[in-house]
Amino acid sequence: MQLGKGVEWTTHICTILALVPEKRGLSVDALAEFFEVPAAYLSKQMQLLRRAGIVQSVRGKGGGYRLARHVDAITLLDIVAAIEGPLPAFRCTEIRQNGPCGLKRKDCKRPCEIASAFAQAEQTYRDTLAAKTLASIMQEAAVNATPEHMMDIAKWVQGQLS
Amino acid sequence: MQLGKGVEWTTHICTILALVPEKRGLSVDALAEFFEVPAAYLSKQMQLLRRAGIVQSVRGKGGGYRLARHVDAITLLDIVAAIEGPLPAFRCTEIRQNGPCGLKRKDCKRPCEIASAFAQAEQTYRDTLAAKTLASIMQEAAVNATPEHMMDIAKWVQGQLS
DNA sequence: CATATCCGGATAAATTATATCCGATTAAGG
DNA sequence: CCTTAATCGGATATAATTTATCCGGATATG
Repeated sequence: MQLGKGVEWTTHICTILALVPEKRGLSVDALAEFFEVPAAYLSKQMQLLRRAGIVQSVRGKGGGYRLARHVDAITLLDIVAAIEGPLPAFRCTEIRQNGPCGLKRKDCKRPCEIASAFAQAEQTYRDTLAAKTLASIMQEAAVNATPEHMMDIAKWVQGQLS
Repeated sequence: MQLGKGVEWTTHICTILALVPEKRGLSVDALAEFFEVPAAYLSKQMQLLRRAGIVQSVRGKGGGYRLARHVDAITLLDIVAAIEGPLPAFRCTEIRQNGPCGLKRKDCKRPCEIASAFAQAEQTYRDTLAAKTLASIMQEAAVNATPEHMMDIAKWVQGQLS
């Protein structure tokens, strides 16, 4: 059970995009360089974020990506759902309907107890991620980081704005 | 982010193995037939359960698998860990150390705030699964199932014991 | 000794994750 | 109007993982 790399990449990237001024954007190439990840593949992940309404894209010269919502309104769950999709990790294939003692379809109105248990566990997982906003992550990071490092990042962002 | 089919299969199978009398076992072929899953592959999953100490195997004629512990002492987390392995779903590749503003190794003693947030969410997931024992699952199932269906299963198990 | 069963390794097929490329589109600026 | 820079979307390729099969070896039964 593994999350794709895109989740890690785009979460970090959102914390950088949060530093971009209104009406400006950062290009995929710039972001890929910042984290040393493959630009072409990152582009795909950013498109997923855009379709989920987490970031906005601006085409053409001087364009790029920026956050579509305030950092308070973006949670880790939003990002995971955008990149990984809405499917649950546990896939119930209804094997209780198989074999010599298989149940009939009509006797399966209630969800399988095993599937329910996993669904419940995944719900607690999602709840925890939903409680973590980009704002809260950045606040934690700001507390732990050195002022020099934060200034380095701010300067780099400024330098990328064409 | 998907769990393997083996998790679903082996969890259901454990609920069946719980009905097997002391010193007896059910063969992989019988279990595979019961749920209509591929026997050869199921055999691999059962070996994972055995290495995790969840089931015992008995070789030779009349052998098979049975639970190694009481149903109160087997949790869904035990099964997931056995089949999927102990790796966390979120893989932190430390991309904060990459690129023009990358941190030095020595400045990375604290875990990355993003990785921490995901680790925390996964912990709630595991905690929930750890609270679900095989006993509790079977009790729920017994409440919801018809007496006829439970008897069908009990009879099938009896019929398999050589 | 014949049979049934798990064990472990090798291998293959199917699916998913990762990654690249390119033509189309869009916008900025000379 | 033209060039440049940038995303978009589709097609494609590669790598990794999951799913699945097979077989020789070990082991226990009767």
